[in-house]
Amino acid sequence: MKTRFMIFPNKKMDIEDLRDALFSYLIAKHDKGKFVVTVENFNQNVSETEIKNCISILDFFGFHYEEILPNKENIYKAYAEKLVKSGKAYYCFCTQEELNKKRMEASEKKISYQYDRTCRNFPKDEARRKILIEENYVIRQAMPNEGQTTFHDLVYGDITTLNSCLEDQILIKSDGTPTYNFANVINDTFLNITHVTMSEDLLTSTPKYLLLYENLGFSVPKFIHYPKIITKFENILMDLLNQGFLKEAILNYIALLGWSPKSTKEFFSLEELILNFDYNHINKRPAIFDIKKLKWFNHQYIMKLSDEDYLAFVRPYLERFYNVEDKSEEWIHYLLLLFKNQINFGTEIALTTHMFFTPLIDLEEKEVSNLKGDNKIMEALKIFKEEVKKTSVWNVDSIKKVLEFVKATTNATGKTLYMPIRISVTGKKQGPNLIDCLYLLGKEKILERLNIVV
RNA sequence: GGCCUGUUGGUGAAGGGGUUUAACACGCCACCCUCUCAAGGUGGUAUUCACGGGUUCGAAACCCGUACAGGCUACCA
Repeated sequence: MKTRFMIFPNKKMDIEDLRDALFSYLIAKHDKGKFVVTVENFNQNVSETEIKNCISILDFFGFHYEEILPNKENIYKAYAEKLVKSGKAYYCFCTQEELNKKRMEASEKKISYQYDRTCRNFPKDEARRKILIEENYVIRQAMPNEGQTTFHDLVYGDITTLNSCLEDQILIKSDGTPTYNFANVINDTFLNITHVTMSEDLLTSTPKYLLLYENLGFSVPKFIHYPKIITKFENILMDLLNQGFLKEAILNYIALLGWSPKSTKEFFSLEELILNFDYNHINKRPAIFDIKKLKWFNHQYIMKLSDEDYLAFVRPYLERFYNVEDKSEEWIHYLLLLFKNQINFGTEIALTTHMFFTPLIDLEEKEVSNLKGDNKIMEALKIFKEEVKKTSVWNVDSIKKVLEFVKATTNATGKTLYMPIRISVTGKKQGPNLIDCLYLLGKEKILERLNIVV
């Protein structure tokens, strides 16, 4: 068992590419087979750095692969010539202008256009003579005139196409380089790929692949087509990594886009995916990328992190937005851990911790007048303020004692005491445990903010 | 225009002729916990599988047609 993933260095790797790579990887590894990464460079020049960028993404997600760069040498033409000799391909001298014109005419008449095979029955001697005088030509595949072609796809089942619908596709372009479709067949054969995996949109091209394998005398690999992933946006993968989504969560989530496990288990590490993956359970219908579910997965993975790993993970996101130079390590850790089960992804830490860094809080006038309209509440807030002023040692225990004292002297209940304090000090009705918030805010900030209300 | 593929709830989906009054998960809603949020816990959430017909004792599952969606139809990949 051997599968291949092809990098397109001129295109940014996105979520669907990563999912395709993952599936191909899992199919091979589940069977203790080989996974090959290769680069689409047979008819264009690509820079080394672009290739490295793509490779680094695969490395980041933890794939183990064998990297093979296709041979730069043009071996493809020789195979095309071989097909010409056996009558399965032919030289074509039609110019692009001629073809475009025919295509335009057909589309105006709203009839389907396929290359009309003008050059197919061109005498071979005449063709050779034209090539000698350096006339431009391409090599086209000669499709069967009648009958039908059936191939078996491991996901989509038997697919049958009428041969009359198969176009005599170009194998070698006039500059001598191969087309993608042709190069793939040759490359995969040389790499001994047993299971050729590709996106569902190549389903209609696969009969042509099959005929090429057969006509070249190559052994035909198994075909596996993956369903598409529907997304509203582009460049999602980079965004996710930027926003602080964990690679484990991304991998886990995208594995479930187009595949479902036998059991109801839903959390999988890469190793567990290898054990459980079965291409028979790949879905045929396109999967919709749902950011809500990915957020939930990421949330779960964040909560499962050890405190140490969690701190290392979120801290850079905090520092991206706030200056923490004047804060103690203890304070920073306390703050970050307080939000461990609140954030869905890294940059969300900036939003949730905003109240600890901003000098002023936005207090709605309505809220202030609500508080001021209640004498009992104002009384409690005043006493609270006085007690905070008196406090010399600032820690969770001393804050607890202050609150207990206020509670006892004013007969305030939890709701009538905690909530007014929360609102006047954080500006929000919700947030983590109040005592922890007070501790992190510090005496000064609290008194400053209480001044607005009391 | 021709061809290929798909269609189960707001989302991912299980299920491939009868233990399906359609699993599981996200989301949503309610309640419990709780100063609030989050987390955690409990429960609710598709009279039914795009529609129409057929096969069958029996269909979400098999067959045909229609509709809708996506793809292919390049000297693009």
